[in-house]
Amino acid sequence: VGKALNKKRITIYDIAVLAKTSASTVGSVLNGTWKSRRISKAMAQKVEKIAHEQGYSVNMQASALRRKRSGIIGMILPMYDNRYFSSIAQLFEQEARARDLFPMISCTLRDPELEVEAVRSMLNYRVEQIVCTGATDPDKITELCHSRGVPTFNLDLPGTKAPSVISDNYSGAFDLTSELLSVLSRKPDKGGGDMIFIGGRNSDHNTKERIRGFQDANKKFGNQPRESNVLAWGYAADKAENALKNIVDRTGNLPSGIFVNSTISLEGVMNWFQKCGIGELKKITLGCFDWDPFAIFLDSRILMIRQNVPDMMHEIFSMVDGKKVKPNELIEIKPTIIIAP
Amino acid sequence: VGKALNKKRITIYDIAVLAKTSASTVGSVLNGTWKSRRISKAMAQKVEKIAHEQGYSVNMQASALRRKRSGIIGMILPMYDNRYFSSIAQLFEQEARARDLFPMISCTLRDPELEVEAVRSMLNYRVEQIVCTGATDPDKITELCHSRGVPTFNLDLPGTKAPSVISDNYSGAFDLTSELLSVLSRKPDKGGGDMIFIGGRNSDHNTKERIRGFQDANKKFGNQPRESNVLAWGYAADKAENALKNIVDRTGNLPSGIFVNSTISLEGVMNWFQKCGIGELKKITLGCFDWDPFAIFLDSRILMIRQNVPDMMHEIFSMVDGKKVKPNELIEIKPTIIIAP
DNA sequence: CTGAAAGCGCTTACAG
DNA sequence: CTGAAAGCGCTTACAG
Repeated sequence: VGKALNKKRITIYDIAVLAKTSASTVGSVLNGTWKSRRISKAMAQKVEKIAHEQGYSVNMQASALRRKRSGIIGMILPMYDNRYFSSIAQLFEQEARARDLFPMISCTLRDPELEVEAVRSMLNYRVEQIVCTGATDPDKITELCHSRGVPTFNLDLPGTKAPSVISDNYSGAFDLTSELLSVLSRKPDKGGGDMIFIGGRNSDHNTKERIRGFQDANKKFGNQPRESNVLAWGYAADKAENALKNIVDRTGNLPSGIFVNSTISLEGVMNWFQKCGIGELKKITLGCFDWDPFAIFLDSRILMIRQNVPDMMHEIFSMVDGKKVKPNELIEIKPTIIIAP
Repeated sequence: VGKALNKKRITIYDIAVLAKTSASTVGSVLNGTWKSRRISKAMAQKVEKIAHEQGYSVNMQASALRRKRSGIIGMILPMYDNRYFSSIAQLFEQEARARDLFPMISCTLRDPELEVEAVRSMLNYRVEQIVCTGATDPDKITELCHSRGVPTFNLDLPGTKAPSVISDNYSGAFDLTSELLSVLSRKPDKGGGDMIFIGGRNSDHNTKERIRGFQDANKKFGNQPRESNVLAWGYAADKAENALKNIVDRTGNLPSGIFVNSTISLEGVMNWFQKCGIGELKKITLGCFDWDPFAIFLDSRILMIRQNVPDMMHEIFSMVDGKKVKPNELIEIKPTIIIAP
């Protein structure tokens, strides 16, 4: 199939011959600069008509090479498969298209090498800007891009060498924890152990800030913040499941509540309950830092934090559009708390 | 930020000067054809070293223009935000990269105009092939691409003018319905009304096939297949919710079971139960044609069909690799049924 | 083993 | 109002 179809493509020269004019004129009609060149409307229409009949499609590599502008904006993203990242991808495309920029997304699976590889490919295609979402080492990417003259913006995880837009993780976590503790305080039977924190990595900025919010809210409610109640053993479902299993084994007690740091960790927590009696779920108070439509219907009343992706993307694109900011600007967007009906 | 950073980029000419050799030699070293040109290893190493020091990055638009090969493979996709489509996107990228093709994905929101627009852009960037996933009118896209010499492959929704890879919707629906009816037959209290089908569109191939499987399984179990039990009022959550509300109002009865056609429709069904008493959910038998990890934990035992994306993508790429097939080949991949523990 | 030169398909300053 | 020509940064057939 492939080879057979690769017939010769129509160029501006072919059209020039058919229209009995020059390639310059055709090029200028087809790229919209014909008015400023004072080309006659009659000629413009003639050229447009022939181009349409011949199925002309501009060759962007030639155009971009000449113009020194690719018209492409790049983004790297850890994954597509949860509501947070997939809406980032969708809104990125929408905003890019609204500006006549072609969006180029690469999914990099939180693999540092793949992140660099994807960025290198994008640089080869001469993307004009790059948005680095949830990059493991944003500054490394920024340095690479800056050395090639390409501006970058960080999203979700902040860096120090390019402007960053992230959720206000501290206040989101503080609010979520406060709400969980307040629900708990109204329960007739307070249940077993302490409120615990599960999921994420101590090494990443977001997890650190969320833990700080979690601990501060505990203090506000008069609870001793204990390090042993924080189990940031990784985002992956099995890491979260292990963490929960471990604390139940160790304390011999179900926690009274759980702050789950991401939907992917929530899967792990749910797996544990599935194995050890889904009925137990009713006894605890559950919160998740991230939103998933099905989580609402879980057996327990669950509180969720929904990150404000539209506002975050809006900030990113105001910088893409040229808004002046400090090179290490950090913009934090408040997420909203979702309380099941 | 943007403009300031756009400094001059290093070209093979700059490197030629530094290495005291010609641009041809540099080009050939850097694109890996130097051995067949019998360039000395010493020269190759010298050039590589300087290129690395100078932060050289090949300009793919120049390279592609000259070679008449962009190295890009395109895909359009209705959306990212469910497990089925997001895993299609991830696997597409993986398979493309494994072949040194750069994956370019556009999310087209089931909007026919956006689908054509996205494909046109990709054609301008001279993608070598296009995978059309879930396109509303695959044949229209195929015609457009073929007229420009670009082969296409349909995924998820089939067309008649290009090879298609889809799930075996009929047998998946037949199996899911049979399993639902068999679960139902073992229930002490069979509950209210008939088993119903909710979600999707009568106009699309997949929905039609699934309805056929649903009806045939009903026949096998001795149930009269009734048109009024099929409510393909659209995929959107609110359409599904309305459909359910309507049938309950009309019959004055909860259906004994529901075949939900996609996770997005499942959201609508769950919304109805949320409003009208989530406890009711226990009374019915639920199946979903699509898989979502959280659906497992819903209050009802749910059966799910998980489409086999890895095998589907594998078939697509064997054609990308040049496997000969009929121009209207239809490859159906059996999905698997997932029965909650 | 290496280089000069043509050409991919555009855009745009220049000339008229 | 329009055209000839240069040039974007590569690749590759040709010549030596």
